[in-house]
Amino acid sequence: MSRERAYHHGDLRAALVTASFELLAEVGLRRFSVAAVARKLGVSSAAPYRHFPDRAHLLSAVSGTAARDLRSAILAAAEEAGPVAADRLAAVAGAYFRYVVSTGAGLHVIYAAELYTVPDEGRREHTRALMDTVLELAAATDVPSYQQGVALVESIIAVAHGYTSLFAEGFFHRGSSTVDAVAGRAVAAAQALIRAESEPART
Amino acid sequence: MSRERAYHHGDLRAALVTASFELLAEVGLRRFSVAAVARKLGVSSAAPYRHFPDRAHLLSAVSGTAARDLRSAILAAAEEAGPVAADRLAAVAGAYFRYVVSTGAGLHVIYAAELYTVPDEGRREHTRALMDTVLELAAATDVPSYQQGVALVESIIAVAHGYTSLFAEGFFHRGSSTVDAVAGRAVAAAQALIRAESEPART
DNA sequence: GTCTATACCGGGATAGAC
DNA sequence: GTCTATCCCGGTATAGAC
Repeated sequence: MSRERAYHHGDLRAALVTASFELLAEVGLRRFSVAAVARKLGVSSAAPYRHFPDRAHLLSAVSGTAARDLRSAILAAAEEAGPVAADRLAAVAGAYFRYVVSTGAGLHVIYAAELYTVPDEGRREHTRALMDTVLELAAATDVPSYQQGVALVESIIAVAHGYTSLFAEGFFHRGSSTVDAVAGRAVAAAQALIRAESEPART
Repeated sequence: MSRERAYHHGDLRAALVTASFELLAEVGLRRFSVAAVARKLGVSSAAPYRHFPDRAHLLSAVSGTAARDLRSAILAAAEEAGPVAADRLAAVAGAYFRYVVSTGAGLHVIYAAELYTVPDEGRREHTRALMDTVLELAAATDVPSYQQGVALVESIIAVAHGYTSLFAEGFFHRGSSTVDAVAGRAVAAAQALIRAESEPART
């Protein structure tokens, strides 16, 4: 960095959240640190603590923002998928995959265990809204009961998260798969799960 | 610790690998450290470095052992599942889930990015054998081509890994799901993926 | 082969100046 | 509101004694 150290003039709190997303996308949650976020913005390592009491509260703000933005991305993908409920629900897997690949902020961040004790109502509302949205997309299919809708959503989230994790871990890089290609396979897997739910299992 | 500090009499190398599994199961890869493994065994923090040049080589040994044991668990589960190829393949998801829940050593450990540069032939043979075994289980189903077999295996691994990650992250604890229950749902999801592969998609 | 002790690094968090 | 400076902690890894 050749930039001179100077006061950050502007909304440092928002800038910290934005920079946190960039850092997560670059190095992942494992190597995320408040100090690195501060370095990224060219502010001192103490500055973030004026806006967040500790690391967990910064991550909580990131989690809430991620839940909100991910919900938007899912709604947009559902619209794009057309009128068929199964297609709209399957689109969740693709939207999730793309969002997490580009931001690094997946469910392991949004629902990180270290956040359970952080009483951030904003975050909790956004995460609730996110889950409600996905459950509504599932309810719009011909799934017979609420319980089965929950189980279906669970499996779709699992497969989307699985593809995302494997991709982040470098599992697909040897096969040189593109983001688009893997996103497509995640959607196809979700379609398969939805289809199986609506058809009798052969014994 | 009331235990006296004393020499570790025995195979410390093997003990380090075993203790590493215990630590992974307790705190996960995120908080895994060589120092903690040494503490667990009551040896000095320097002792591990007599047997492994660095942290990555210790993890590489863990990775190889995990790949070998996981392959055994998968073969056993396939046997238990009976003669139907689809059931045998679906059993992979359950075996994977149970193995990772009890050991903490899943694909994120076995194929950890930090191991790519560690030239450990033992590990590489075990990981190859693991993948080969799963691909063979897929080939035994009526999957039409090798490529589709790879894609099917990929989706099964993704869903199994997804359930495992979500479980480890505490996603299911609010619903107080047991390990057995979630393992069953992972197998059911794998069955759905296999079934979809062998049936024409409705457009 | 394991010990003690230590150098080094980096992150979390706080104190006090401006 | 941000700075500099500092403390504490814990992990990685090495040196040298036993």
